[in-house]
Amino acid sequence: MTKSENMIGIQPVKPSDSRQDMNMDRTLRVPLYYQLKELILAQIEGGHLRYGQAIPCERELCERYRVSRTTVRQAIGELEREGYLNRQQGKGTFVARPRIRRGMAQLTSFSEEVAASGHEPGSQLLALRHEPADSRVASALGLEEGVWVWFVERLRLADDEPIGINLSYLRLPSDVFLVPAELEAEVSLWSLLEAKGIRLVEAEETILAIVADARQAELLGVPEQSPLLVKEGVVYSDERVPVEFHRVIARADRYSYSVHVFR
Amino acid sequence: MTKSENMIGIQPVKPSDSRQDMNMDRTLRVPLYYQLKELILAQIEGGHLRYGQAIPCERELCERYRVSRTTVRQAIGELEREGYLNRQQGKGTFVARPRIRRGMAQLTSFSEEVAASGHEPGSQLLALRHEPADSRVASALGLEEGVWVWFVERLRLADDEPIGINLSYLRLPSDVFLVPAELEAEVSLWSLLEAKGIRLVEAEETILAIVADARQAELLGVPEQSPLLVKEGVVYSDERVPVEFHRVIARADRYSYSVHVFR
DNA sequence: AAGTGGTCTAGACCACCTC
DNA sequence: AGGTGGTCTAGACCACTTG
Repeated sequence: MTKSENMIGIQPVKPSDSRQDMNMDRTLRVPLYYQLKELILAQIEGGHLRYGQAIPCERELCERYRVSRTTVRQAIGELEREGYLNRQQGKGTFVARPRIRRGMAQLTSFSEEVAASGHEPGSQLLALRHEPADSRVASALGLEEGVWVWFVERLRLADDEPIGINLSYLRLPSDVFLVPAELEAEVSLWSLLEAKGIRLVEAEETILAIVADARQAELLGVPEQSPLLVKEGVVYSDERVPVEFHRVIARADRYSYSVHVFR
Repeated sequence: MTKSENMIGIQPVKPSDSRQDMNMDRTLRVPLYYQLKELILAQIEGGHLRYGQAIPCERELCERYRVSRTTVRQAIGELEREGYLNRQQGKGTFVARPRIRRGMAQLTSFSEEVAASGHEPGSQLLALRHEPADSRVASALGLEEGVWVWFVERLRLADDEPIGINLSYLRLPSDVFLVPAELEAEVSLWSLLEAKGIRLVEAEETILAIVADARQAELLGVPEQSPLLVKEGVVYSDERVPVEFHRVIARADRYSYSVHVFR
């Protein structure tokens, strides 16, 4: 029993009948559990394993790939946490129904969002100052009032049409400077910061709605009293230190905000 | 050997000096890795282990609690994934800076949100119908047009003041019925569904802004043309089947939407 | 070189599900 | 009773960081 391919695994180029092993490169610096994980993932993404279908049991995977059960369980465990598989004690491991959107609510920059929705992101620098934080900014960033922060105001464009006003207050290390030329060359403030070694990884955001005042209406090219969508947020570095407080004021007719949430 | 407390753990009541073991109850049905996890967590939450501080290395934890390294690694691994610890190869394992808000963007019901912000949630049933889905609803729920769905329209209250209009389209099993009395008794539609065995666990939500039309203005008690915040979403069951399409139209002066996002 | 986390093995027994 | 995933052990060697 236990015959040829067909299993979880890739089709043999030369139809060799032996089962087991294969595909595992033990000389490479890639961990075995990771190779196995990629292998199973390829089966799922490639449609060879479909939703609801059981994958081979752990002990069988051990035999096939000549690895220990710990290794198999590490691969399967990660795939389960990533939402690809579903383990049920006593029954087996099954391919999960695909998630609506892989990953969680993603932290994305305005430029990334615009690009992702198929438009050309643009930016026009309105102001760049180094100034003492007022109380509102200080409290958002967890600073003393009066600590110097960078203030960047930009008009955000999609396909050269204004869609949002972006205000950013940044608390940067004292050896990091922002100059207009950089901000005009690089559309994304975040990639600029990344290049300076500041990685933004987490944010607390609030969305609200307001009506346009005179200046906002003019900048965005909409009538006064038009509805505007406002996204305010505090963005944290990989050290979980608050780095940026921003406020994006966007045309409600051109902008909405989507998130994927879990129970 | 193997004496009492003091370890990573709690203060000794009677000062006995030996470290190691203890606290692990091997007779109980609680897994050892889980006991260890809770134990370390208690140290962190209790402030005995502070941010940035190293916890004992894995091999030391093995000795102290008389468990294998696999067990220690499972405990530490889960704590790392949950954001409490930070492992660095070659250096050690450190207590992570606390997350801004534990967990991800949480799926919460309107009632839960209102209650969490310190107000008394209320609800007034405006409509309850069983009707064929129109094209918009059908496509949101992934159904054929004309499939029968439940329609629930409610005015949402906070401290008896109207703050939102809630429209829900639900695709329920054919043996599940909604009756006005239930909806009037139970403020939360979701807890009603939960009681009927339908668990909502995941959602794709979009936030936009509009201005109030005549009916909306009257229901919400605001002037026409006031800005309103709209949250639209498709909610999925634990089987990842779309169950509800909803639309919450809320007063922008009383309602905002917060999410915690990750890179 | 010593210490840390990362990967891996070859077993073992338990808890749960199905027949 | 037999199969599945869940937990656990006592080792081993590797990769990375630090003195």
